[in-house]
Amino acid sequence: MSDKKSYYITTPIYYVNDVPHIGHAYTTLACDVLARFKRLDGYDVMFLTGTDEHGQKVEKSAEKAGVAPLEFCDRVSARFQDLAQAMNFSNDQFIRTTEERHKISAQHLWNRIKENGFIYEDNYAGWYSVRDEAFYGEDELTEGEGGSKLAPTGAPVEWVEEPSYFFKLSAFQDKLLEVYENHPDFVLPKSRLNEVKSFVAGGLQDLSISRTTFNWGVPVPDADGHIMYVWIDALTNYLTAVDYPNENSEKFQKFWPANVHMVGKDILRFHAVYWPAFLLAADLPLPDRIFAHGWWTNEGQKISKSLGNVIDPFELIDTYTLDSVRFFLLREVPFGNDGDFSRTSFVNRCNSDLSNGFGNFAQRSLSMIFKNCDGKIPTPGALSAEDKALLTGIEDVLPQVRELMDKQAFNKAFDAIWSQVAAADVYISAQEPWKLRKTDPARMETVLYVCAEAVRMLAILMQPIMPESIDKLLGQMNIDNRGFDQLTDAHRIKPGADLPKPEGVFPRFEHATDEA
RNA sequence: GGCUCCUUAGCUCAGUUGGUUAGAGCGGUGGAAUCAUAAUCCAUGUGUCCCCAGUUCGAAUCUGGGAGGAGCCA
Repeated sequence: MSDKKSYYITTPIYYVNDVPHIGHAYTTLACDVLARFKRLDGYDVMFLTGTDEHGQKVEKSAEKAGVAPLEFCDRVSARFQDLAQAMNFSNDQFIRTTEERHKISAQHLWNRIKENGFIYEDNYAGWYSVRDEAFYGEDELTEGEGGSKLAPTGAPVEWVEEPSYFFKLSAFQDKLLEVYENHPDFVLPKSRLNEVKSFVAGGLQDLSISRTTFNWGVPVPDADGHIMYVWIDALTNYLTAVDYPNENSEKFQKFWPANVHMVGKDILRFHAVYWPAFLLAADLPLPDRIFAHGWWTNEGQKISKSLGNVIDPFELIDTYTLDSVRFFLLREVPFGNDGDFSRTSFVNRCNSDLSNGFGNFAQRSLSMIFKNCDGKIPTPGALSAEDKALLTGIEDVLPQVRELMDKQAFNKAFDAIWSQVAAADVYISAQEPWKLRKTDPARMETVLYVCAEAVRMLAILMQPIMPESIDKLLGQMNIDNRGFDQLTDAHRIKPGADLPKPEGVFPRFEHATDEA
């Protein structure tokens, strides 16, 4: 491992009871783009995703399927690994909570918190829903058919009474509020931080963190029959992946604490309240940032299994090509907001930004070079003010994008890049190399050189979001060095380099003609 | 029920600590060009800045009230 700066980013681990859908793809995509960006920007990156495989629900699902729990997990976890493959995710690890290393890690964390006096044994009594894996207060319940009790979610609940270990969450209220106060970017977007603050300010109750009614999980150390309950097990994966409990390991030293835990807004509380409390209780440093992103609707409608409008990422890729999907998901909506997935806006966005925008600029530039410069990158003369303005405009975009990416403002970052695509189109229109061909071939070569250079730099900037397409494009241009350190005039594209007949890399999409 | 946030052009949204003619992208309309994936470029917006009242020399921007919507909590 080098002494480069480090960047550790995580997705939540996905619950194996679920089938991969657009939401999973979205969360991991955001992390993938950040991970790729940081690698290109010279960081050592640890990008982690994986599956959460414990719990009563999994145990029951396995039973229903007639297989052992682990076999069930193997099967479903594989679907998430397939998704990572299909989406071209560049995760460095895929962790599973059923791994032995994780058991060791979770138990060690437990012991450490216990030694510090934040775990105690008591009895738990209350209404519990297996389906939701959550406890409910009496006043939250509604009356169902035949007098049965139902959770607010409509799930059946049962009265549960059992011994349980508790985490002294209540002891961390002030410390947590202090964290939020001193690190205003600890939770983004800001509106989510406000929610978290008010939740914590409203008072914290101790958490039941073990169960005795099922077996599929990490056993509580020295406590027969107790299994760690949900979050303390799951969240610890972020530590496991960097070698915890071996705090002296190179990985741990380099990557902990994490820079960003990416989460969906539904699990923000666990990451922004429970997780830092666990870490504080174990004397471990806190991550820099929890980012809670929004949800997608489908053609304006809330997505739900019962409505049958779940968006299948595999199908999407099939229909629209991978990089278009990647691009749309992060370009269309301010990250953090909810967004609507509509076929019309998808086609509009991809056609105008990719096919008509960057794709067309690249194609017209390279094509003119191919036809008019012997299939080689031309040799430029002295650069005019316009030439320089375009190139420095693109160079200047990197620091802007860097800053925006550090705030997970994907949509603004791409905005900044695409404003330079527009500048490039304005440039070529003004320079009119197709006229220069007859009037001033030398100047034409300079203009086309500048265009090729613009394509090179823009493409390098776009790698994180569309790795496959850009790889093809840069491949056509024979550009081998693709890091962000190449975005200076010291690394201009080489005159005389071969340029084969260019092929467009961004397909144009047709609007669906009619609703079915 | 409590708390927080939102409501700006046809659509999606920007609008910094209140200050001159309120912006962008997309779409629409007109024109130019023809190298390019019929792509591109130029021009083009008389918007009740949700409503009402107030503070101020001056408010989309602050205060109060109201309407509609969202989120978190109970």
